[in-house]
Amino acid sequence: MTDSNDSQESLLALDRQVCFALYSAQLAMSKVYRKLLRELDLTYPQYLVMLVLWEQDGQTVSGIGERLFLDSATLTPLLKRLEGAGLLQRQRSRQDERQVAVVLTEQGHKLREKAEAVPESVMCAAQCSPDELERLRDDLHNLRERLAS
Amino acid sequence: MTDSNDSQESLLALDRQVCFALYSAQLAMSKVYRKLLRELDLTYPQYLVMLVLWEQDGQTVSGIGERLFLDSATLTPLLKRLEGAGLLQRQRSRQDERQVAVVLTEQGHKLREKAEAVPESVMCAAQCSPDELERLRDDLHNLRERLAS
DNA sequence: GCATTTTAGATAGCGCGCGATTAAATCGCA
DNA sequence: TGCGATTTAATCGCGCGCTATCTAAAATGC
Repeated sequence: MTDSNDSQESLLALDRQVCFALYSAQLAMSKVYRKLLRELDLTYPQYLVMLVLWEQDGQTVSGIGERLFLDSATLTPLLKRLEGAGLLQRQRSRQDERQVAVVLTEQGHKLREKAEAVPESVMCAAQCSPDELERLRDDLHNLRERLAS
Repeated sequence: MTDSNDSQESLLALDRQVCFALYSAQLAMSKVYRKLLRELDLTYPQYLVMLVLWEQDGQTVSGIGERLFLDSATLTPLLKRLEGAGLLQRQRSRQDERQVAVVLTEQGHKLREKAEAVPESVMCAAQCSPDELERLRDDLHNLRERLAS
């Protein structure tokens, strides 16, 4: 036989790894969103930024970054694309010229209405009970916290 | 008040979303791996390919892809980098010239020893009981399956 | 037996995510 | 007050992950 039998016992076995399950679930999730968000002309990370801004408009780049666990190297070009799409404006703070406030445009606010339909479509695609999903969400928050410490 | 109070009730609320929990946990996981895998000179997706090949050597590109849920557009350049690093070779099958078999080199096989230490380090970083992790893994497999269908 | 269709892999281009560096503004403190 | 340290954002380069497209080889159909 090949080495495949041993491997099923090994800690290196692909299918036993939480991390691969996490990785591939995230890719699958991302595919579902890609399809849904095409109608809003957003990528998933862009959608996340919009969620943050719909919750609280006018945040700084680093403020958004803290919320999403992303840094300016990721956010700056992403925000520029959203600005290019007319959904927001980036404006340097006059008090502290280092900071850039990100402010939704009319169009950016308006997009929220379209976005309201997204979560339900995703939950539908997930085919899970709300309870299951909430438990999973809390487990994942927990895991993220521990991994980041 | 701002719109932030409403938002906590909304389905659009960031912190209520499973998908954001999934997304950010995956990023955190990836960061942990990046640090660990630096010693092996591998990225996380490269590490996954090596896991697949350690389980069963000589698979085709699409065989690896089915295992990892990735397609040739992602794998081809990744495999070329691994080939460039001397860990494997890509060779066209003589039976079916469309297929490319991916075969580990001596060095590729050898790297497995170093990799044996990785899973334990990750579990340590996760600070979870094996039971918790197994449950989470199964939930994620489940979710992936449902999302992909 | 030859055209059609299907399959395997490669290629180009785009948008993240991040490590590393740089530039500018502000802060802290002697 | 002056000047080094810190903070904030931007920039660059690289490796995914994907869509769309392409090429070549193999399978299919009549």
